[in-house]
Formats: sequence, C-alpha cells, structure tokens
Amino acid sequence: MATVDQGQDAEIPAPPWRKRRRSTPAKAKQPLSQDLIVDTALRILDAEGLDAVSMRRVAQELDTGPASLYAHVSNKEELLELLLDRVSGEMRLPEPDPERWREQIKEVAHEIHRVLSAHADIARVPLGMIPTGPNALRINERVMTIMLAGGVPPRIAAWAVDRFYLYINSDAYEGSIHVTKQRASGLEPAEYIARFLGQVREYFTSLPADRFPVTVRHAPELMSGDGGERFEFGLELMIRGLESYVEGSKEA
Amino acid sequence: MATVDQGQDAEIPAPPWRKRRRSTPAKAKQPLSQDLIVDTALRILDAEGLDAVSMRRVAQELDTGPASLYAHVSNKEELLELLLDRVSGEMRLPEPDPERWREQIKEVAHEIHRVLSAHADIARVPLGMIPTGPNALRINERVMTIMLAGGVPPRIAAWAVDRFYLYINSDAYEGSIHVTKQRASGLEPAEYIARFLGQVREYFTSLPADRFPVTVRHAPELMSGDGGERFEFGLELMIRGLESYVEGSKEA
DNA sequence: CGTCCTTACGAACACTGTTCTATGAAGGAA
DNA sequence: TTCCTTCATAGAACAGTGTTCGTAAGGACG
Repeated sequence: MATVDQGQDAEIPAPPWRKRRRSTPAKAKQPLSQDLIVDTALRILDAEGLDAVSMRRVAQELDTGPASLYAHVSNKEELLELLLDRVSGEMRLPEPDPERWREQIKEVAHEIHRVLSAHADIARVPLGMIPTGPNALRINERVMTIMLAGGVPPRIAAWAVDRFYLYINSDAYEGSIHVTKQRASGLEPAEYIARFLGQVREYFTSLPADRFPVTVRHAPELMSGDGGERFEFGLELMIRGLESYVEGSKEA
Repeated sequence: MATVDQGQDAEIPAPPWRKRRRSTPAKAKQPLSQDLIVDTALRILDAEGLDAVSMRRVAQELDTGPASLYAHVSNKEELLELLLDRVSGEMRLPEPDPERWREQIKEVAHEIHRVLSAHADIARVPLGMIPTGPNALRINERVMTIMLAGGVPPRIAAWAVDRFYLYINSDAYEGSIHVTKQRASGLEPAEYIARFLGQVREYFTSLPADRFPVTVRHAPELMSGDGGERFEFGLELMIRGLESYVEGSKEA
C-alpha cells in the first residue's frame, strides 16, 4: 500500500476522456484492485526502472496473467498515468506568500524535480501526455496561486505554468536517461560521468579550429556545471523573464 | 538519396564513443549502404511516424531481412541518431549579426522547431540523447557565436544554449504527440483540437470551486493560446532572462 | 434453482530489437 | 588458375512487448 501523502483527492471528478473501466471493482475481498496494481508497478519502477514496468511483469508480480489487469486498468497508458499521479502525491507544496513568490516557484520546481528524479525514469511519462490526475490539478492550482499573488497577470501566469512544467519534466527526463545509462554501464556514478565528460571534452577539442572556433575555444565552458547547476540556471532564466511581465516592472 | 543541404560534414571526426561498424561498406556497388538505410528510414518516418521505423520495417522496404542492416548500423539507436542528423541538415541558419542577436536566436529556435515538427515525431530522439552529429555541432557553433556576439558571457551562453535546446526539443515533442493522437483518432485536425479543448474546459469548470478557485476562475486563460503562441512565449521568457545576464545590463 | 454479470486468466496474435549461423561472392596471394 | 580469407547477406530463432478472445468460475438476484 502507498504510505505517502496522496493529497486530498476525494471528490475530484475524473477527466471525462479517461475511459471508464469495464466495471467497478466494487467490494472485491482483497485480490487485484487498481490500487494494488499501481502499488506493484511503483515497486517495479523504483527497483528496476520504467522499462521494467510491463503488463506482464506487473501481472507476474501479482501471480497472475497479463489479461487479468485489463479488468482494472484499461490500458498501459492509463496505468502509467495512475502511476505518475501516485508519485505526484509525494510532492509537498508551500503555502503561498506574496512576498516570496519567486523563491516559492523555485521551491515547487525543485520539489517536482526531486520527486520525479527519485522514481527512476518516471519523468518520461508526463512528457508524453498532459497530466490530468488529481495531484497534477492540485499542483497546478498552487503554482498558479503563487504567481497571481506575485502580481503576474493571469494569462501570463497560465502560460508560464505550462512552460515551467515542460521545462521541469524535460530536465528530469534528461537526467533520468543518464542515470539509466550509468546503471546499464555498471560503472560507479562518479566514474561514469568522469568518463563521459572526458570523451566529450576530447571530442570538442579534437574538432578543426577553423570550422568550429567558438566550440573549440569555449569547450571548458560548454562542459562546465553539473545537472543541478544547469537546471537551476534555466529556472533562473525563466523566472527573470517572468518578472519582466509583472505589472509595474521595468518592461511590460 | 537525400536531396537536402546536409551542411558540410566532411572531415568532422565521429564521436569516439559511437561504436565503429563491423567494417566499412567500402566500394559496394549500390546495394544496402548506410545512407540508403537512413534514406529509407526517413521515408518511413515521414509517411507513418517514428513508431513505424523499426528494423524490420526498414529491412522489408529494402527487400531484405533485419539482420542485414546490422552490417551498416550497429544499433537502432545509432540509426535514429543518423536519422536525426540527416533531418538536422535541413536547418538553415542566419549569419551572426551582433545588432540582432535576440531576433536571431528566435529565428534559429523557430527553424529547429519547424524542421523537427516537419518530420513527424522525430523530436523524441534528441530528448533521449545528447546529439553529437555534425549538424548538431554546426548549430551549436552558430548559436553560441550569436550569443557571444550579443555580449552574453561565455559560460552563461554555454549553459543557455543547452537550455534552449532542451526547451525547443521538448516543445516539439509535445506538439508531435498531439499530431500523433490526432492522426490516430482519424478526426480532422481542427475537429480534434476543438473536441480536446472542449473536454478540458468542461473538466476545469466542473471542478469544485472551493478547492480549486484559481483553476476554475482562470480556466479561459489556462486554455488560451495555441501551441505556436505558447512556444513563442516560452522563448520570449528565456530570452528576456538571458538579456539580464548581458554585461552592462540592469541586473548582473 | 436458474440466470446473469463480472472477474480471472490461459492462449494466441502480431509485433519488437538483436544475435547466431550458414551461405555466397568477391579480392588478394601464391 | 587455385586457394584462402574476408565480409555482406539473410534465414531462423530468442526473449520480450501490448492487447484481445474465449472460456471458466463465482457471487448476486429473481
């Protein structure tokens, strides 16, 4: 069972385009419910990564065949949506404080990034769809509130929320790829990135300087900074841009 | 054969970590070369999307078995890298003009976005790896040059290039998903997005207003703007942020 | 008791990337 | 010319994938 805070997701109607299951599990004793399936999928995800989460693997873990799952989950896609929303329940959000809207947006961004990164390559899921689960809604509401409290005009805020998600998700995804490759390589994390950076550096400096003068000269800068620093930088970039839209700002 | 401008990719050493083929095709008369395979893959991509590009499908198109491809391409991943680089050859880049660095960055961003979007869901490929092909290098060099000409400090520029790519690629990917789903639905593009937006709007306004006051009230803003406008907005956000790092700017 | 409805699930379908193995043809050396 | 090596070509197979079909079982209801 999930032991984490799931937010309060009672009474939120499900998106109308999420196809209804063939029926409701009703009062099944304990065997094979939607929650149980999602729990199992989450366990596999954490232990072996998203690619290991297959219908067959989940079924096997529950001592049954893959066909059995389709009574509780209409799709693999739906299973992944549910899985993402379960994970999203771990994201803790600050109470809006108008004075600190910039910091709070960063806090939320880091929190989303942290939780996604904590669950293998789950970040691949939100990139492939628009999350509509209760927890996505909860986060959306909160971030939007923070921005409005900071004086960001409504339409700007609405679009900005969208752009921030895209950025956070894609960065988390990119990060998860490296983790996956590092795992597959069998090397230590430090050894892996050292070797990786070494190869890229060698490649950059080996380029013909007359055709790629800037790349060759600035190879050190191109390779500087780890994932965290770059994520932070992009965030800062977007927030500075957003500030310029606040009413009464320098630009308008 | 590819009829498009491939940039000049002669003499650029291949990345050392790209495993060498079992041997060089040398002077094979005409049957089954790496170029031919990539050409075929590109044709399938454009006609049916990235999911249709399988080793079997490419082989079948060439009247052979999948095993034959592995003499010219060590991997499916490598095939996709080659495919991406072939497509990237279509991207036309402006000559750097220090006065217009902001506009030029936008131009490049739109160009990358345009070309990626023109080839089905190829945008999924660069998200899953760091492009290292000759064309990626060519673009990197140019964008970096434009930024430096605009007075962006080298390390900031280096990181910014990275962040801009991530943004462009992920937005193009998100867009391609909608195109894929629209294709699969069989509906007209206009009809598809109308129906989609209608469902989301209905969902948002059906939410309990006491728990989601901001989402409910600003539903119109949350849904305003098409993909292009939102892409443009995110770009503007990042560029405004980047401006603030230019030496002699308001902030520093 | 019989009927109905829903969950459970083995088997099968049509795929996927990749490897092993055998075959055949071409090129160089003696 | 003959031999031998080298390498592109593929057929077959392996171990997977998501999903559907048809059937069996079990509880609820009339």
